Amino acid sequence: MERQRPYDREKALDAALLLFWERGYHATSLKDLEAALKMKPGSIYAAFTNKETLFSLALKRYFEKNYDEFRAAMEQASSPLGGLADFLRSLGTLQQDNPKCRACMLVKTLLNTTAEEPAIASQAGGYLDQMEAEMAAAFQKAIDLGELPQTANPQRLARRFQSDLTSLKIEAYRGVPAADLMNSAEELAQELEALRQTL
Amino acid sequence: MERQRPYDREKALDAALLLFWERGYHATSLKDLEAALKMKPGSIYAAFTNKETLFSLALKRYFEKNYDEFRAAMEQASSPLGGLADFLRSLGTLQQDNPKCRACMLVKTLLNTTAEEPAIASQAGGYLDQMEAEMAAAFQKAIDLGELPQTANPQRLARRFQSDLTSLKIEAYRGVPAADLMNSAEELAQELEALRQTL
DNA sequence: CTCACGTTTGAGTGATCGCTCAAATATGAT
DNA sequence: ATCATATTTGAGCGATCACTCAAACGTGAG
Repeated sequence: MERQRPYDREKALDAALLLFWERGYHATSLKDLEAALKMKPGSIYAAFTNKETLFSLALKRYFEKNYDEFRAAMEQASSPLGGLADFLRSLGTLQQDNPKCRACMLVKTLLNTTAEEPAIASQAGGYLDQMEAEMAAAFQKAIDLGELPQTANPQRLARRFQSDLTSLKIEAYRGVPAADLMNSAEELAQELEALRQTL
Repeated sequence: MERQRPYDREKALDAALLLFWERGYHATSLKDLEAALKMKPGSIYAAFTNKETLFSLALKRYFEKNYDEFRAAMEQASSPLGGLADFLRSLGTLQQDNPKCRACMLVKTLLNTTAEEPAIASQAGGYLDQMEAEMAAAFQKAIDLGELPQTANPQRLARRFQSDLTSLKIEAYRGVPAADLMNSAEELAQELEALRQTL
């Protein structure tokens, strides 16, 4: 009998992430995970304690990737408001290339685990809060730079922004035509830029 | 041994609806359903064929209730735009009374069943489309009555409206304070009414 | 009352669930 | 080479899953 070489923790977590993202917590079985991670049950439990912990780690990884991606997009943007608008626009195109990357795993998890795994749900909720805080910070930056009026409410704008992201991802998830998705994204981006204060 | 009197199909479906709504398709077991419907497994299968069919019927029931509720709200409103705005406002209050009525079952189902039960997911998607069409009709009415400019796009407005509803329901689901929820709803309602065309 | 019919019953089906652990195997120090 | 240690292996655990069906039971016609 062959023996698998020691597992690569990052690769294993990425595989778990993809599977959990697509199928959700309850619909993903250990059998599925064994195949995806190319690990036997014993190894999985030695490495990740149990299914719930593995999911929790995968969710954390998902959050960190999204968080970093957002921060990177904001940093390389020419202006905060432009960066936020472009971030919306990017969701209009990215979808069809990667059929697996659909719908926000945080929202999906939140809706799927509240009743039975409250710990996971509150973890997802916490990550959503952190994303929102980061978005609010970007809006605050836009205000400080004079792109938005001083009276603008960054928290409120951030909440709306995240809700727009969620809606776009759900549209993509439902498989709307690529052109429609791009229109929706462009429309939201323009609404955002319309708030720009002419100095 | 006692024998249960013949089941009441509507009550049974309502009980199934509540349970499926709260826990989702995969996390709801036949044991749970037996308890909630007060029916033994044999009766459940005689009446509803199998778990998936039962879920499908419950989902249909959910949709019809929401659809009817929306139509009723529009009919008794003094104006289409005002009715739409008040519908948003109503989500700001209704939540804490009924702790079970949280998050849209259609969205929840869509996100939870795409990978494994595509038939159910597309059923949910179809219902979402029907809701959106009904909302677009309300916006069209507002245009026809001169509340909104002729150039307004009812489909676009409907999509935004539904996305706002979804966001509010998710906020409620996450358990934000009642006052915050009401603020969010009021804010969205006012944004909508700000579109009103002064004749 | 009697009995045929249709519904309800609930123990039990095989399959699959998350998970365990003693045995097998690789690795590193000597 | 040899052995101590660390890791992987995979058959199999009890529990639970969705689901079945022969027997028990209520109901209504005669």
